[in-house]
Amino acid sequence: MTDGCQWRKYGQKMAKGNPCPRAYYRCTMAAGCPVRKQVQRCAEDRTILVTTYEGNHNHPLPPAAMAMAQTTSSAARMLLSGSMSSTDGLMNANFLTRTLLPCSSSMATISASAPFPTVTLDLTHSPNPLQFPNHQNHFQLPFPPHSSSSPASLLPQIFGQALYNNQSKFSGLQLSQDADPSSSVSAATAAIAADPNFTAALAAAITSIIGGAQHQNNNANTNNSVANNANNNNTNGSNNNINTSNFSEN
DNA sequence: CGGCTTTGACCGGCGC
DNA sequence: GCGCCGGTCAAAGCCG
Repeated sequence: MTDGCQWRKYGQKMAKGNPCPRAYYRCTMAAGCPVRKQVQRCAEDRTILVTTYEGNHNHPLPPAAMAMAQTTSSAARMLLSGSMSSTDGLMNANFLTRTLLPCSSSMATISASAPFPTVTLDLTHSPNPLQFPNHQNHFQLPFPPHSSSSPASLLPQIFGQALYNNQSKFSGLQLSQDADPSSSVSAATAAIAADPNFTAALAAAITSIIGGAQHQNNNANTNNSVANNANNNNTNGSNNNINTSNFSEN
């Protein structure tokens, strides 16, 4: 996954309970940058990548990385502000998958697997805007297609603010583009259902997205930026040297 | 040759 | 104290 930063791998370990190794990366955009990230594939569905960021960048960020960071962080912040029972969380998780998946263009889920919030992006079928710049429906949803008030356009924005609000950690789930969408979705759903905190947070996030849609409509253009990064399969940061930054730490 | 990945060793925290 | 486990280090190898 390319998220805008240049990363250097410094370790890999087999995690207990997960057949897939966990890789450790450090930001190499600037000397002494303390930001690290962990990347691990989901044990239930290896097409899902779980990325955890920690620390603050100590250097300026390219615009693309800023967009990515904003996209992922704001969702996390929303998770922290919501509250809902696990039952409701499951219901909302189902709502989310039913709402987003039938479109088959893309999907984004948000959750907070305690103690750290988690953002899930399913962009399996979302076209790469770098390759298909004319595609605008990265987040097709059965909502009124108001460019800036639909949940689809909100998702990136929701992601886009938590990084600026002292989020201790941020995690992201991402599906590989070559993934089978149905299996990936089922695995993701299973993961959500298995973790009450996860579901509760997810539900809260979705509720916030929908309920707050009319209140947030100031940066619809981050949508494409997010899709850009999330769908960029470059493995060596060749995507314009973009940076992800402002991940805060405790 | 420089930068990166790989991979086994090492270290510290934690539970028993 | 001991073992397990997650995270980091660093040497070796790979690649452009």
